[in-house]
Amino acid sequence: MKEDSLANKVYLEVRKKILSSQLAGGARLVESAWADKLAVSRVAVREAFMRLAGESLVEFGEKGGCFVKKMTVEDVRDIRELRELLEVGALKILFSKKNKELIDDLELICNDFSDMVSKGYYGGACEADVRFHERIIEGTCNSRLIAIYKNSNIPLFHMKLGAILGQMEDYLDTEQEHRAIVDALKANDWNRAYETLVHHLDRGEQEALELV
Amino acid sequence: MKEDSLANKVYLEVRKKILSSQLAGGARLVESAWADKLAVSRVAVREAFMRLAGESLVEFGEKGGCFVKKMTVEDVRDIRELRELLEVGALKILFSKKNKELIDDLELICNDFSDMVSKGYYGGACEADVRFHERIIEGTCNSRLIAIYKNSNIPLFHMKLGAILGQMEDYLDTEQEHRAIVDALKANDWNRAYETLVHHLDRGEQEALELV
DNA sequence: TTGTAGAAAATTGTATACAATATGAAAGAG
DNA sequence: CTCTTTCATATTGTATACAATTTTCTACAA
Repeated sequence: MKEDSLANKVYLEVRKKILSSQLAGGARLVESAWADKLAVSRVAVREAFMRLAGESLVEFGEKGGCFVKKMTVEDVRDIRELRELLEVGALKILFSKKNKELIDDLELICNDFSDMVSKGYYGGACEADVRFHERIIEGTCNSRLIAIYKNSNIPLFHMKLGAILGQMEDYLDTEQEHRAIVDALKANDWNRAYETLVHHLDRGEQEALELV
Repeated sequence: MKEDSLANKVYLEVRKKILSSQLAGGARLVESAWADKLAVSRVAVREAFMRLAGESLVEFGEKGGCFVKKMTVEDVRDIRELRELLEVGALKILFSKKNKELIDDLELICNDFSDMVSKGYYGGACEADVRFHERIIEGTCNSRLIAIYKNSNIPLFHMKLGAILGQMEDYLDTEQEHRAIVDALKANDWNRAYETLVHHLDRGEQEALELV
């Protein structure tokens, strides 16, 4: 499938809409509607749906039909647990192979975050938050781990959250916790990094649960 | 997509062949060839390929064409690292919520393993080995974690390995290590469980590297 | 009102056709 | 002999057509 194939175009378009929650969980995706909307044939749409099914972003009903996957309360729990598992594991790997460049990056991201919060750019701050966590995962240089993290609907679940929450206090907590993690990494203090990260993620779950 | 759709049939068939390494990494998958072979139209085959692409079992070339994903030396490293991360994380979760039924299951699997090794059923023993690790993951009751583990090509990579290796000593090591993990779980001895699991997985990587 | 049967519309699953592109083999130039 | 060029073949990307199935609507009876 070439990068500019129509199936790919549909795939990217629908995917974006799902990940940004413009398409709610449970929503039915009708082939012909999307085919008309994007001016392509239904086969391209079907192919896109199949690929999304492979990524577990949609699922097919027993009697046919394609539906956006629902996010249940259990999903929130499972995602948080998985996220903790992946991020703690990644952090552990970072401790075993220290990397100055990585630490510099993380500090830069922390600064960006602070800057944007202080100027009231909460959307941008939220992006920096996502990037902080992604950078930790990327620091492992483990392409499979990175792929899994990115495919776990974690980042965007995160975004969705950030788009809604605007309370100042949460941003301050986030800022402090991020910096504490970086400091602990620099000081080679595994326990503090670990405790902070777990607490940070738990807080995220609390906030997420209020939305479901 | 209905369970008995042709696209699903093709998907299952090709998937099985990839996972059991009957289709080597890098092999080109020609649509018309599979369409003829399974007596379906090319669209069904394309849909199956798209879904497999979503699962990262195949990939599309820049100039078109569908290829089975390759397993490089780095992949082996990454998989081992990811596996350690997932299994260690799962084990940690098991320590936090003890479950008698799970422990019984693990012991049963250990017994099955021993039985089969002693009778020379090395293939069966290998299956028990896989099941042991899967059971640990399943013990977390985290459906997303379970899905990721099963989709990481880990189990079958494992199988491929087991199909080739037949040395008695490896099976004895495996047996001892599995039992040590269960014992440590029963005794609530996290450190021993952790150390044993990591060592167990490292050994697996050593063996795997000899094959690439 | 409620429920049900049946018709009509919508939707999906599948095959085929065809144009566009990629691949590979043969022919010719250096 | 090796490297291009050219052309035939193979393969993919896309659209359309149509049968099968599901869903929705309507009319009618209990």
